[in-house]
Amino acid sequence: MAQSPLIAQKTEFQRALLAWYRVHQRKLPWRTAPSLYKTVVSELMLQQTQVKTVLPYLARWVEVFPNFKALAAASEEQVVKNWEGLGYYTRARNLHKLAKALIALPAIPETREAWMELPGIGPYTSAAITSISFGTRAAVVDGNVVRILTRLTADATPFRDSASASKALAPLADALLNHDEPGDHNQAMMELGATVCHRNNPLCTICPVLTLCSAGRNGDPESYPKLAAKVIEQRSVSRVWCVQKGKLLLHRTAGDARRLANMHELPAAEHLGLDESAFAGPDAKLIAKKKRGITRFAITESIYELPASRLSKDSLSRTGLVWVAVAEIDTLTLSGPHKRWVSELLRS
DNA sequence: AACCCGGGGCA
DNA sequence: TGCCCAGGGTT
Repeated sequence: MAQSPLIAQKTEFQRALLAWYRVHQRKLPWRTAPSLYKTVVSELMLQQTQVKTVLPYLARWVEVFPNFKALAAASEEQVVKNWEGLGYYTRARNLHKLAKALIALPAIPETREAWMELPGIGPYTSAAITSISFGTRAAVVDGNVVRILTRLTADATPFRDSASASKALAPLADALLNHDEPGDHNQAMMELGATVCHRNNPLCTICPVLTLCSAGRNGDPESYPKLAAKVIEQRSVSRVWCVQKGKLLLHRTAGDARRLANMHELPAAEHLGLDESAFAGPDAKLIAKKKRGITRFAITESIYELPASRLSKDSLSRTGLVWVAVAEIDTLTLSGPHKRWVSELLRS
């Protein structure tokens, strides 16, 4: 890598990138009126989530929880409720824990290593927060940077996944980092990836570093990075729709569960101790068939309407089951898909 | 290193 | 429908 022509033109690259960023950066809330708090909240929200999706959540979040102290003082229920619909809810719990940890410290840490110790903060987020807020010389490597770096150098290495690509490209990202403006350099890299160096149809004609880009000059930028195709596994789940006396039966996942802790969904067959035969009878009616995807799973959820009389006392006494008045459902936290499906089924 | 997290948007 | 997105945690 030391012999990379790109490294030899490092200064030219940095200047062109930063000059472009000064002019063309989008006005985003964490840039317009920056603060450590907004930077941290936005970075956690932006993990695996696009800018456009984050914007309304961030705006509401800083209204409800204006600073670390307010966030630390909030209940976990309130914190997760305000994350409802963003997905990957562990991020919300981690942000809550982080706020509590931070206000308990004698001083706000300013090193990447110290931030790495905090919940929800890994290699990317620690570099982003410390470079932007404290000028720490740490290069970020996210999906945008992977795309830019592999195109700049026409790096045809086949990567198993984006995590291994990030790790492999970290040295190059570090070597290119502008030590005078690490925060802006990092943001400029990501901004270039988000607005010019698109995955498909990259706008090479307006790219500030086209002359330094191997793939761009070769005319095949779209062929980078070379990532292995993800293997998707099909799964299916049966859910129960049961309304009695104006109340809907829901399942609340345990607070220490690995997935969807303290969140509500329509009860799955297993939550009621039912097997597939329970849905074969004449009083079970398939009322919806829905699909959801997460990471490597494509899940089909079949929702069966079942009369309450069909459920045994033993089934209904299982832990996590709750009867919720239809009017009260909005006060609970549901997973994004179930929030939509329940509201859809209640209307019909 | 591999797997999990059970989201959401977009072409 | 397939693929990507300002990833991190666990084993």
